[in-house]
Amino acid sequence: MNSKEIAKLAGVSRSTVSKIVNDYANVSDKTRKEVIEVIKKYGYVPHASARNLAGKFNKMIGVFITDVNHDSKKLRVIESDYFSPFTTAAIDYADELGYNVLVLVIDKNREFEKARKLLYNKTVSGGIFIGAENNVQEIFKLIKSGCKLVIIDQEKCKDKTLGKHIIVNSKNLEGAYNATKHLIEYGHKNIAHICGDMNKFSGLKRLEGYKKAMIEAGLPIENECIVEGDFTENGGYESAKKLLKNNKKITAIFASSDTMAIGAIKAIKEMGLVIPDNISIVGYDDIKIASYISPSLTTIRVSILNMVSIAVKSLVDFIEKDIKSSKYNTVPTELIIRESSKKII
Amino acid sequence: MNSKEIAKLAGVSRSTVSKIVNDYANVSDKTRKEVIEVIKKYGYVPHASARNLAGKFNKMIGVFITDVNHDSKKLRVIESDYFSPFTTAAIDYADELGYNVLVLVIDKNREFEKARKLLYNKTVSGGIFIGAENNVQEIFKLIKSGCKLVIIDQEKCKDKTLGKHIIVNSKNLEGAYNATKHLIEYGHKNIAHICGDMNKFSGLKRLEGYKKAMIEAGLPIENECIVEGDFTENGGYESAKKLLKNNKKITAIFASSDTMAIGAIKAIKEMGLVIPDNISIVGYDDIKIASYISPSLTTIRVSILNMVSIAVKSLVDFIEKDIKSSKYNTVPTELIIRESSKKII
DNA sequence: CACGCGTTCGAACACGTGTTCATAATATAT
DNA sequence: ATATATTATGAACACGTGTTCGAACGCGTG
Repeated sequence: MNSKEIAKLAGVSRSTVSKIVNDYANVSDKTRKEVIEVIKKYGYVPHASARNLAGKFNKMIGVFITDVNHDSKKLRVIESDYFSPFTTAAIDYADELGYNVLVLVIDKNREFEKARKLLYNKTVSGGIFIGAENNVQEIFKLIKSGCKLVIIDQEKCKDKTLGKHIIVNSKNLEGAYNATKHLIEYGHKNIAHICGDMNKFSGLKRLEGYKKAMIEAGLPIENECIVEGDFTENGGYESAKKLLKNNKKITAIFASSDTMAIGAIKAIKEMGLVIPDNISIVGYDDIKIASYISPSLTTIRVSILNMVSIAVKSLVDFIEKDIKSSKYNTVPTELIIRESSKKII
Repeated sequence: MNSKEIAKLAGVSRSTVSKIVNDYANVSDKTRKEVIEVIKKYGYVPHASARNLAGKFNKMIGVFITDVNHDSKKLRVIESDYFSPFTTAAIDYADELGYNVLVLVIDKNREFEKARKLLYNKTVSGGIFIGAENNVQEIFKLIKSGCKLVIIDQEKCKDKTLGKHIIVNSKNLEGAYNATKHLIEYGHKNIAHICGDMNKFSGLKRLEGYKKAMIEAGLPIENECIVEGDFTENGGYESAKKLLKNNKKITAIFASSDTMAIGAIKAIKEMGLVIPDNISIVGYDDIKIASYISPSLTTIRVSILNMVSIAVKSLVDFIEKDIKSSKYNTVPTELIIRESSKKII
């Protein structure tokens, strides 16, 4: 069933059908009604590709998730805590604006190349990259070649020759600062930090936030109190073991992600210590499990809804109306106090 | 950049470019190499819509999730436990076969109509429906009109006039039977059941499994021991309260989903009872939180990986090679024993 | 040289739509 | 009755590709 057949069946011309489908003027109410009747009767829907080809851009955006720790033979587990709400929210907001979402996971086995293809072959009219620290250079190339992109959690680019793009960040430094400050206000002095990947923007900024709070409070920043846990549960586990084995004075840990905090909790329990009586712990992200785990986790909530809403809306603006220049947005964080942190008496 | 320009730049004809892009014979190695060089240099990627329009079907499938309990203003929380691994796995498997995935969430606000459009306008070449009990009739219409679809957790259709389609189920009855039997083997006699939506296939089958195990063990099936909890956390919470208020003898509960079990656990704790000392509880699904919650939840694991793998592979077969007749698959379940169930002494 | 074969060309059509435009038919106002 | 505005037509072109086919080209072989 195509517009030609509909035109024939309705006894009008193809251009009239087109006008009706695309809501144009210069069609009498009578004709409009009659044609719509036929369209409904035969369940006619304009062919998406033909439409796209004929000039109308695709109402489809890509959500590109980089998942470095993913082994394609097993189902993602911890990683999906971030992925899931983000993607779900993106689908929701995109839908509100009449857009569809194509989700692509990029990992070691699935190369970045696929994202490029989807953008170049116009399957999607734009895309949102999340967790793409390792592909920044590739993304910049895409931007330079005119792709309409949003990057989540990425440092502002100083290169003025880079084309128009959109960046959405959460206030990583501020969040980490508040997490550490919370522990300081609870009377802790020996506060360790399990940090994330140092080649990731968020990992770096959160470390900075930790340091800032420590310095402000006049507390020493000791190298042996900072361990890198690469944002995985196992990384958190190993880091906590290392920290507590070497340093008996530690009374609190700030982990750069809830996932690592959960690993750390496991390690701490195994070592016979009690949370929060012996050790307080604060995470980051407020993933779902944070409130279900025992003890429930004090953490920094990143408003994914907020970030995604901004990301999708700006992207659609970019696609439909273009933007004058690059945009840089930040969204605030919030300290969520639960059972895993406790005042030192 | 299109094939015409590439042809010009490489000094060949457009048909030669096409042959190379589509891996056809009758092209000398020399020409092939030279043209590929130019293609790479200019980053040419054939326009997806043009290609699709010219006959080649789209390598894109839709994953349609029905989420009845979703309020579009808030982020899905509990619901995404099922959604997330399913979608992630679908993306993985589809990717392995060279397919992209378009995810659509259907709820009260987002009508089924959108799925129909995506199928009819050929945005996707086929689709997988999950949790679509309320839209079965609509789905059947799609199948009758020639759409290539997979339905997850849906009763086999007896209507022979229905077109070719694929159904993938987990063994709901068997799983529920094993869950109940597990409690019986642990010495429980007063076993209550919090069941899911009765208009959902899985809800019905799991209730049947519960009944079968009870009957087999010679235990009475009492109406006041069966409460409907509509698959939500709150439903589980309310159901448990109702059950335990009315019936003091109950020592075990089998909930038709982990989500409801989690709600029930909350209710039980609030009533001052201890799990598993006073009450044993078994869930269904083995969602991620089941192993993190305290006490960790005994449950029936549904191998989503397995189901999705079958769903995606059969769908791609259906799209590319067609199938002779409808297919009906079932995948086994597995009892995962954790802390929430205990032997009666 | 003649022949055959693999290679390449170039033109043409198809896919289904959007868009434009001169023209024609019809309705409305003067 | 005439002028004007509205509505509809049908043809034409564009979008970028796949596909097909007769013709031509270049090469080596007999």
